[in-house]
Amino acid sequence: MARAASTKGPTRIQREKTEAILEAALEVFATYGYRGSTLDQIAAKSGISKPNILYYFDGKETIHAKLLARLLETWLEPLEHLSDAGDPVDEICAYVGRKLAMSRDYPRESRLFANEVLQGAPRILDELAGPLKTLTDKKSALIQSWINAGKIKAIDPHHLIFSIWATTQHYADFDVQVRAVLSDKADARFEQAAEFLDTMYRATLTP
Amino acid sequence: MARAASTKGPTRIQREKTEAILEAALEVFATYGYRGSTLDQIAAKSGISKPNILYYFDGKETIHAKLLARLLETWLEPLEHLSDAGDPVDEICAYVGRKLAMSRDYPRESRLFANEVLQGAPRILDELAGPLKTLTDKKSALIQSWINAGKIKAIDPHHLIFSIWATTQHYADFDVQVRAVLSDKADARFEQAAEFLDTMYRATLTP
DNA sequence: GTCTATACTGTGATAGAC
DNA sequence: GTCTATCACAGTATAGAC
Repeated sequence: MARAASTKGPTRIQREKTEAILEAALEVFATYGYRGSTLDQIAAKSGISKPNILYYFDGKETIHAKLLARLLETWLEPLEHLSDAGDPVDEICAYVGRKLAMSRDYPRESRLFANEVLQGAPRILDELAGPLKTLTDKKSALIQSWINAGKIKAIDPHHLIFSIWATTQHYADFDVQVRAVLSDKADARFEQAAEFLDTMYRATLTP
Repeated sequence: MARAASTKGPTRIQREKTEAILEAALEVFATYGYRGSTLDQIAAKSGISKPNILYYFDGKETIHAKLLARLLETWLEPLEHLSDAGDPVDEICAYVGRKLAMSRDYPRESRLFANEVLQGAPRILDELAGPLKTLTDKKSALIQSWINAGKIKAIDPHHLIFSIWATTQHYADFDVQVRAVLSDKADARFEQAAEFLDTMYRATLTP
């Protein structure tokens, strides 16, 4: 691994190059998936030569793993913030808003994740069956408690969460299709989506 | 192209081999995307040698194009059936049901489409901006007329359609994740989804 | 019509000069 | 630490025997 001989850790140049490689790799992996991506593409996009990339990372697999690890750190955060502090309907709608904002601000991360899951999640299946399932079960229990208290309508909590993931990530993963269909009105797609989703989930949840 | 010298069209063997190739290719392309797939994988899965595959198809690109063409034929059918014959809410919920059934019965086709759009739809962008946009606009107008007549609640028709695509295709495209999260209850996922989606869209649409 | 053998290109990775 | 040159292999595709 790249590491200065001193005890001071990576130099500024090292950090910058590592960042440039990961930035370019995110773009490429998000577009072509793991197998469809090449080091040549990452080299071209980052402006760093192929051998130099392999000086900073052990190989293609390592770069991809690093990106996935980073992604998973932040991916579950919006759901973790779902709490019983405020009004249940508002809480869930706020979660929808946070998730939609992530699709708007981090579309490449969303597509990287989509590619991975679409291909059978070979590298993150443990994360899905472990941490993701645990968190989802916990939040489903919270939603169920709201149902039992009569604060929201009776729906299946797990499938409610699936539908939120699906509708919000759709605007990142299928962006090309959304823009093709909306054409001249495409610029306002996230504002329109925010309003539509808020309406739909309020109608679905308000008792 | 493979074609018998006679005027009788493809022989039985030719049809069978062509079908076997397309069947295997669908599996492979749906899993790895276009660039991530190889003729070796298709050859291994179909039991037909690589040169023999290239006797029946001009190349990798041609096989993929054939699969996409087939897909697009049937993909829009459920939406085309949306008509103003019955009760608007029932009509839309029936459409949701048809779309969910397609995710259950043709998950590979759904993933093939998802891979293509995720990668920027380089080979079907014209289809999206043309026929798909035309159909979507037409059905959005129908939905808008229901809104104007006070038969359903006022929501954005285009984004309603997006949400239906997202929620239903999610059960094909993110199947691994859905099963990982539901674990022991995963077998009933489509029945649960059908009920949840019916509840959600009735709540969203019923005035 | 189908197979074996092979040409040619792209890809991940390494060696060694600087 | 970074580059040029290059390797070994896998990928698509073709030629030609049968």
